[in-house]
Amino acid sequence: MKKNAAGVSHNAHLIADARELVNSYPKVPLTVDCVIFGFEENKLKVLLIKSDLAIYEGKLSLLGDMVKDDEDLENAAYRILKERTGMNDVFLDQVRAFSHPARHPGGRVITIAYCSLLNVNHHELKIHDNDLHWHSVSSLSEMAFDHKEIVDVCYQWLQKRIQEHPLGFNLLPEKFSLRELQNLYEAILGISLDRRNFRKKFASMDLLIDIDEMEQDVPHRPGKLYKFNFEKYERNKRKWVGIDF
Amino acid sequence: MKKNAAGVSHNAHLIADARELVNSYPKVPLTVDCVIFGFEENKLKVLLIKSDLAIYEGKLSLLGDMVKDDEDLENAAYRILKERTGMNDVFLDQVRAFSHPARHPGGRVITIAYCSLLNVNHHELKIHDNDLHWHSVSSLSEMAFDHKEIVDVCYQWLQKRIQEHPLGFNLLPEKFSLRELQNLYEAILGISLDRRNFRKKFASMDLLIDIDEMEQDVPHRPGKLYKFNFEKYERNKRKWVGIDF
DNA sequence: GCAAAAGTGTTGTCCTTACACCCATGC
DNA sequence: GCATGGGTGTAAGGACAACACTTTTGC
Repeated sequence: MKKNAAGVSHNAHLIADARELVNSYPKVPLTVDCVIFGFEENKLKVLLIKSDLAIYEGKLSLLGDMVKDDEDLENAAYRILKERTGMNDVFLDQVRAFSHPARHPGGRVITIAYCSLLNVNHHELKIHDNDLHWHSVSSLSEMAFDHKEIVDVCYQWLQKRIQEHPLGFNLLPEKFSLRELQNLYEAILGISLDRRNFRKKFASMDLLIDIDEMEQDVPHRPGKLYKFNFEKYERNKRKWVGIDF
Repeated sequence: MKKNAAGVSHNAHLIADARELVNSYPKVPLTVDCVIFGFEENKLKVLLIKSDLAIYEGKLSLLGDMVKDDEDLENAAYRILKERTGMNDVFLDQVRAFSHPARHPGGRVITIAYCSLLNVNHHELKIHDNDLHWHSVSSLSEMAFDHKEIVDVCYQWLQKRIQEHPLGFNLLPEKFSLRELQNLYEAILGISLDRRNFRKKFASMDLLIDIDEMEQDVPHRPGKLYKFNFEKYERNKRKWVGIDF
């Protein structure tokens, strides 16, 4: 390292060097796409719009937009979600980047997919630009860009995640019955589960709070309602060790 | 969709529109950083260089470089690894993007981390630019940029991955003893495992091929050598279903 | 023969699975 | 009273954890 007397200006010089290096890098347009899963009528849904690109007219698209200068990817994801839906009390997880050079018809654009889960009823859609709507995941066909691939990857991500973390509770109302919970798991995992074993499983985890209320207005015997004990889960997050492949 | 007589030129027009849109996006310099784990002397190592940025003189850095125009992120990762180490027969997995606006002193640069595992002895380092060397993961302190954070995230990624997929075998020689395998798992997971149970576990998975050879030149009773049955693993990849959190 | 690690079984515990009946409610 | 789903227990099997002694080799 070249030492010189003026420490501060030396530092400034180093930063200028770094800046010059960065300026020599190719620059790429960057977008974020939000894959927002919801659960409604016992079906897993995903929040989509009609593509606003004429070339994809009529095709469905994820909620996405460019990343602004000096904007964190995560902030971009939250901003986009807010702009497009009015929602701001959700969490978003980065899934991965999609970078095929031909994925965008307008030239090279790299996108980072963010995934989120939320309760459809809890979050009314206030903005309906571009026909924003919940679309059943199972009946998705062609989409704009590589968005079908992105949804597929995020769906697999979700299937895995929901077995390791109680993300599913974000898809349910605050108060829910065990049947609703089981429906959710069955819908996402695409399997059916034994009711008694399912109940035992969650009972033994001791993460559900019995709030001493019952379902209302159901055409059959009402079930008990529970809340999820997020605090307890956070305290006791399991450190999984096992080898299985 | 506006129809017009000239289908092709209409399409060209749509592409021009898309191109215009993309051109309006801010552009960001993008890099890829490779986190290459290796295993040597019963320790988990990571491949590092000395940072070539003067401002980080003396600090350690990951193998990284800019992403070229029209280059897939994955291709960039493989290219960088090849350029820096001469290696080309490894696999790389995308871990995630790091996008803090101030993560690079030269201005905003987003990086995508790719992770890989390889057998230190199998891959001699032919290129030693910037003091390329294997560095113990456990004794890493400060690094250039946010590279310490990236290594930490990739290490956690590895710990999780190795419990679900037999990635660990990429870190071992083709022929290995059960002791070496166990050492690997213990080193990566940072726990100690019961020898008998460990052997039973792998025996019951039936993914090791007994090649009827013994260790040579060990100062104690030699152990049997095995190969990993990659084909069988690929055929029977487990579809894990379980809820545990 | 001694040091060092290889190799090997059993037992108890816990978790998972499979399975069937009665109960509460709305209509 | 009947249809619908809510709620519950048990037994068998499988996986996992804990644990100690004998064997083989190099020195």
